[in-house]
Amino acid sequence: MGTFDEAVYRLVRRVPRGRVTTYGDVARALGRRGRAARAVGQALLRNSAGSPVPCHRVVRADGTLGGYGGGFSGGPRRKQALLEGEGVRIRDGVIVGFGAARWRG
DNA sequence: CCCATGACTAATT
DNA sequence: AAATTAGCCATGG
Repeated sequence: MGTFDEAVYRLVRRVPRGRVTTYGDVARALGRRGRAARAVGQALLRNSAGSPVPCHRVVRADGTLGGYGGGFSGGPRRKQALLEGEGVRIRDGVIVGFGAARWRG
């Protein structure tokens, strides 16, 4: 524990199905780091594809999907498929009604 | 300890 | 409004 990565995983695991959060929000929820959005991305990158962490629910602040895996897990395309499967509507790579779908803890 | 990297963000131009 | 620049943070070599 105590590792930045684990803190990120724990928080992301709380995101309900059909909802999304942003890298920046996660960073902020962790507290003082504030703008550690990048580090959050790194943490998720290190995370394994089979982890209980729904990394696909973490998107960019502007509503775009952002990345997913390294092109190995199917890339952003896979991310979109997973989100749509949860009821999140996406159009042109941008989440429709992003503000509403955004999860707040 | 310094440098480089990356699933980011906000501010400028 | 789209494209660029600069800032920020954890991790690994």
